[in-house]
Amino acid sequence: MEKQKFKEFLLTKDLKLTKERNEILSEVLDMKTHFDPEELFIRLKTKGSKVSRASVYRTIPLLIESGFIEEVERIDRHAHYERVSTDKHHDHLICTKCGKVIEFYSPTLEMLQDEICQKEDFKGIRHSLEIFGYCEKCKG
Amino acid sequence: MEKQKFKEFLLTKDLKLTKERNEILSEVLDMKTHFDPEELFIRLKTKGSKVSRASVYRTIPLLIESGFIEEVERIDRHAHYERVSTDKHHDHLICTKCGKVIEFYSPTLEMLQDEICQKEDFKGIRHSLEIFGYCEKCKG
DNA sequence: GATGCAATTGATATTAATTTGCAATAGAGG
DNA sequence: CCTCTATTGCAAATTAATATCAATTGCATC
Repeated sequence: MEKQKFKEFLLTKDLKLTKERNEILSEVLDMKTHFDPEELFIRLKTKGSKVSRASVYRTIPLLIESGFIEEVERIDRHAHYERVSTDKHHDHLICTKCGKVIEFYSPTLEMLQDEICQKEDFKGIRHSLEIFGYCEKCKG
Repeated sequence: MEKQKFKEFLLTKDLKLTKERNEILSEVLDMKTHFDPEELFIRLKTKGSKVSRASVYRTIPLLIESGFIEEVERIDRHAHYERVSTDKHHDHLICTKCGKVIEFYSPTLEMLQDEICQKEDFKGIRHSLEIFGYCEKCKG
């Protein structure tokens, strides 16, 4: 289970799965779309949690390092994260007019990563492709 | 010539090619690698320019809009830009250990953008692919 | 070259996101 | 229960970037 995975990760770093970190993880696991730290904090608050903003900010790097979330973009001076999908990696189409984000998966791209890395003598771990342009509504 | 291109762009927006904007453009054209606003500001300073940080920040969006530079990444909470190469678009391999950035160009990827956009009913303008991993020195 | 006026500038204050210092608290192991 | 760190919340600090504003400049027109 996810909780266990996080706990184990924390142990390897001599850290503890505290109530706060636990609450933050739960909330993140619930998150269906992209989110930013403030949003996460507000959600926790409204659910009655007492975690501080500082703890949210402090926990995010841990969640990234343990593979639960990743930073997907920077909009308007603040970071956005998303739950790393358990099933499949995906990339993003971003509408520069309305801000809409469309997710897509391309097997060709996945293969391409390996190909490029081999040519450049690089050990690729992950990638992020963002295609900017206009969505169906905005491309008018 | 580049200067002229920028001047024309500015004219379309009722803006002027001032000494400051001119100096900033020159410096940017000289830039061989990635840079951030502070770096750009320091370089201008050391060359005796009197431009203010504010002007640097104010000019960057103009240089982006006129196609001279583009934002390539966010490292450590601040934006990095690079000169848009006159010849060819490229993407990046980023070593997460030492920070080295390798540029590459993949025609397959360029075609892939069109393919993906068509499928998703999106009008793609540009893209940015970052592959994270370890460079030849760090992959040990 | 002087004049008028909007665009531009530098200096400084401001904002917003994120980080950090610190005293108080809480868990794990004895 | 006791000790020892890790952890927390709060508030202050930091940082990149933006906005304010009075003074200046560029340029078209006289």
